[in-house]
Amino acid sequence: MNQQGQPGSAIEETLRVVGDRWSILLVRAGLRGIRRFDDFCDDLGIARPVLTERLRRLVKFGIFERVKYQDKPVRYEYRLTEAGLALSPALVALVRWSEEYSQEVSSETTLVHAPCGTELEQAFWCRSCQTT
Amino acid sequence: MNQQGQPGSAIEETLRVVGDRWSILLVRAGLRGIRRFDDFCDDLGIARPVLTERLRRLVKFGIFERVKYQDKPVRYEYRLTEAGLALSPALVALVRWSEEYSQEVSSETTLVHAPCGTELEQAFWCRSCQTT
DNA sequence: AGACTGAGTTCGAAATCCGAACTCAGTGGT
DNA sequence: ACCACTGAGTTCGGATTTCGAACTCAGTCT
Repeated sequence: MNQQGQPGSAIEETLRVVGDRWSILLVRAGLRGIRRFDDFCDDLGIARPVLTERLRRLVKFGIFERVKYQDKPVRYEYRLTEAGLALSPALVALVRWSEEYSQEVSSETTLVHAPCGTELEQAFWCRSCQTT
Repeated sequence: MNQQGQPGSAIEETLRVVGDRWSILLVRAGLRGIRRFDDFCDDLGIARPVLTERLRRLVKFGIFERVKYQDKPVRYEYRLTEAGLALSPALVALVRWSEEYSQEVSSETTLVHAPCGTELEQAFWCRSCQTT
């Protein structure tokens, strides 16, 4: 127990939520459209018990929400909340950094729209209105 | 060791360097002017053996540099490199986020499409094709 | 000499993480 | 009815990481 220093100075506060090896990767997966337990699992190679615990925590802190998407066998999926989406500037900053300073790698990671080749951006999409 | 998924997509790359509970806090301490071993220790409340290991790693990845600042008894301190300083935009983004969203558990976080009231879902949107 | 500094290292105990196998409800095929 | 399969977890024992506290080592100060 060591929070003697200051009273959770903003970043400490944030990192207490999102500062472990997986949470940011989970948010990123969420931004890429991943929502289901097994998909997070496969995509990140995270151990199942850890994924369970991590998602629960992120839900508790309002970054993901657990949504029932089917009734027959009850099934839930995890969606980013507004707060979760709001982490993307930080992710972008990290990507920028790695592109500029991280030795090695850099493999093209931009998403591209297959039919036309344009770089994809993210937006909200309302299915019922068919608009953003 | 599990990096089966993809070949270190930018963020994974970055998080492999900076994605643990302490590294970002160390960078922040560095930005606040802290340079000496014991000061990092006191400021963050990090355990000494972990601090040793973490600083060594951050030096290896070019984020800090270990600089001799005295000869009599040889003493070293740790300074942020250019690459280390370049992480500050990411830190700022995290601070912004925590200022806006961090306070305690969420409450209502579902996004709704104002015009029609339907819950919004996330999708990729290609501006040039006007499709998902 | 004896106390003190600063940057570490060594130690065993405690918390986390891991992969693999298991559960549980419901579905679909034969 | 029987069996395989899905998806979201849980349970296990073992491996890894983290912890705090105490120790080291070179050199300085009084």
